[in-house]
Amino acid sequence: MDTAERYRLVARNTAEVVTEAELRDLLGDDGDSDDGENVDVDAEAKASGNGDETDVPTIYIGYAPTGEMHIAHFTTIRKLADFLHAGLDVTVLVADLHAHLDDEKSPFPLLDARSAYYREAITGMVKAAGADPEAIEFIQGREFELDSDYSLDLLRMAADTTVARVRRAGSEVVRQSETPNLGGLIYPLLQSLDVAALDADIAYGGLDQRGIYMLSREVLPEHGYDAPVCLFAPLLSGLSGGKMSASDEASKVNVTDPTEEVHEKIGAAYCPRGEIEGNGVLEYLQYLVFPILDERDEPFVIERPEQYGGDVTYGSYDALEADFVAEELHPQDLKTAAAAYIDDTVSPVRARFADRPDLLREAYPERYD
RNA sequence: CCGCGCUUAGCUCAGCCUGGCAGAGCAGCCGACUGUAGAUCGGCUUGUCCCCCGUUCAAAUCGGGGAGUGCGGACCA
Repeated sequence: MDTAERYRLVARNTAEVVTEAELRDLLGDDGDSDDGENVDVDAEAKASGNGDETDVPTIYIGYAPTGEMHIAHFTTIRKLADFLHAGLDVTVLVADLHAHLDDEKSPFPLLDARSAYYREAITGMVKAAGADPEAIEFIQGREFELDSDYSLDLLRMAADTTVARVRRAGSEVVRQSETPNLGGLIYPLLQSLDVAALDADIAYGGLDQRGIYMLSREVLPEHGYDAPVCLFAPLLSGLSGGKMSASDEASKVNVTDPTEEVHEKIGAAYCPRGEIEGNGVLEYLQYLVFPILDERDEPFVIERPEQYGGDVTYGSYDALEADFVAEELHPQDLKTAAAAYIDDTVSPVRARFADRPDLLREAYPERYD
């Protein structure tokens, strides 16, 4: 696979790359070893001891195990398949300490149970996206965030970072309050240090993470580490209009929602005729359903009464969007089909938990008792 | 350790001074209109007034005790 193709895969369906040049550099002919066309030469490089520029780039994403996983998580996890196919090393951090530091969104005693649930859910999503979960390195925050070197770096960073700076950095991620806890202020520094500790070349996350990773790019070099290349996923619109809110059930589909609920939520979704802006239903298709269909080489089929034009088949999201914008495709017909495909997409993950009800029960005892 | 504030619907809060049927906005739910949703219109629901004890014919309201939460003070060897 050539550099241009790798770049296309890595950057497609993202909101922003910081910076494109740096990413090209990273993916480019590092060492000009094009002749050995297989990307897996890193095994030799590592064996030979010199972890130099022939290393395969590592990309990482962190998930704080707080509430139940939803469709927005799934879209970012779907991208991991692209990264793997582009030959990147992929690390998934289950950021348990973050989940507690952010206003104690997860109670400390539940961190392990929720981490186990996240890991299982993520594994299921990676698999559903057509990639091999075994190829991903999972790590839990506590496994390295308590190391003495890490702690020392954290304290040294705390010494030269202002409260105003970390508040600004975390404003889109950390729960805001008039009386913020120290944990939420430490959070951006912790996350910055994660990049370094995990040896990640690329930090990947939703666009809401931008503030934090911009801080990382600023502060890591001052402490002897490389600034990460950043890759941001677009934030999905809420189904009830406006921004998606994880705490508003109607604004999102959870990966374990039953079929009936998926249909109800999509049916109730904000979806103005011909309008793309803020249209969650279309976004679900663009960022999740179509990439997975592409992977399987399957089309998107809409069954429609003859009265409204009969069945239609779309081979690409762009074609569907064009019809929708032209108002050749009515929201009602779109919704019915979308709900079925979304339900299909999510069903393998849901099935996993049907086999392991204990994971959800232990992670969210108050909801599943 | 000391002082002060706050706690009322899912959320933000009013009501407390001066005791008399527990309220508003937003959210939510249901209809109408749209071949979806939204917008709009019409309608509706929502309570351990933080807890306990007391005063009173009557307590969200007054008195005492307590809890939770937040703020401030004290200290500068």
